[in-house]
Amino acid sequence: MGRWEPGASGRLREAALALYLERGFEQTMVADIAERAGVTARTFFRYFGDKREVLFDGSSELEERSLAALEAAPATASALDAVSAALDAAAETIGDNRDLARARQRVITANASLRERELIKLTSMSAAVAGGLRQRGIGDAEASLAAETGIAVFRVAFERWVNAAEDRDFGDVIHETLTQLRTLTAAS
Amino acid sequence: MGRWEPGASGRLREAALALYLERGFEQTMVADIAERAGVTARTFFRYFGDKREVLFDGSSELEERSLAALEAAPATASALDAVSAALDAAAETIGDNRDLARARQRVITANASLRERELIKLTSMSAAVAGGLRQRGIGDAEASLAAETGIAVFRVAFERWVNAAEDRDFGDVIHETLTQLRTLTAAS
DNA sequence: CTATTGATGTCATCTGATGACATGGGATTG
DNA sequence: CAATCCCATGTCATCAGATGACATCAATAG
Repeated sequence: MGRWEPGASGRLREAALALYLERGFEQTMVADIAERAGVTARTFFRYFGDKREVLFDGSSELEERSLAALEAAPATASALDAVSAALDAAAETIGDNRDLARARQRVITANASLRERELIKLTSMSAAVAGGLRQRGIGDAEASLAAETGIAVFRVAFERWVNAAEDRDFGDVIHETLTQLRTLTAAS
Repeated sequence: MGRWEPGASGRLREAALALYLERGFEQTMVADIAERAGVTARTFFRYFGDKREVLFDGSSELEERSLAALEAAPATASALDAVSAALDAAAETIGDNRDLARARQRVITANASLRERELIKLTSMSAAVAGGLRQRGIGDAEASLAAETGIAVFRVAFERWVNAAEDRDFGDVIHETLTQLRTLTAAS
């Protein structure tokens, strides 16, 4: 391959997270990250579109797995049931390493522009889920509403799980949140 | 007051929206906006924190009015009812000029970084609504879930209203969406 | 051995953003 | 009326993020 140490993108990811944790996102310059990873800043931008994206690499994988679960749900499942299956898959993907999730989330929560990026990733996920629902024959309106609702549940559940004192299973927290949603909307 | 034509921030807002519509957001430089408004770029950044913020000025007013409606809701109202009242207020604030909303939305939808900014504004709104619900004695978990759900309804409803062929009342669309949500979550 | 390829470096440049300081017209005050 | 202050704005300098154009060099194919 190349003449340099392989795995540049991985090193950049690690270096970025470490530095963002040490000094904060804004206080970290791309040149610093690149230096720690043993490349130049120009190379950083070849791997990641911008300074924030380096923290959101896995999101496409998350989206793919969730979509796969959505498609695999039985045809008889309701819109919300299918969304629930997608959420389970998401939980399984993320739920393995809570420490990493927490570190990442600490960095993101501390910075507005990172929160922005996180939100748009979730929105992309929402759009994808809505598309998956439509392919299951669900109408446009119901599809987007169910997808948005699913994302809302995910957001709330993730925040609970990450900040929980005890070590809970992410999937359980999601189901609990979903149940709470049903209660909430049922009450008149 | 100053020695120059007053109303600089208003002129900057108008100039920005016009230019974003004409050439697109990224193709418009801050210096262009400033020039059209008769000030310098430095002045632009005195009024608006960044190039995107100029499109989101009214969001604080929207938040305030919605919060006021939330607080004004009867004490007996459920969490979702209170949220519904807040959404009504939001609809009333926005619903007057659909053309402006549509122009703004066209610009925002066309640009990823503007969509990011819009999302974080909605999240800020969500947090504020959750806070308002907590002040009504609703528990943390239920408050944030109800708020997030409300935002989801708002997003879906706004998108429908703005893109609708006919000229519908925004409040009506919101109620319709809310009803649909209840149906959705009720089905087992 | 030579050509090709692909990841990386180097250089130049643009734009967004921000701090420090200057300026001058209107408002205030004696 | 004149001295003075206030403050919105201008001017200047500088930095960091981002991107295009082109050079470079090791591995690998043929």
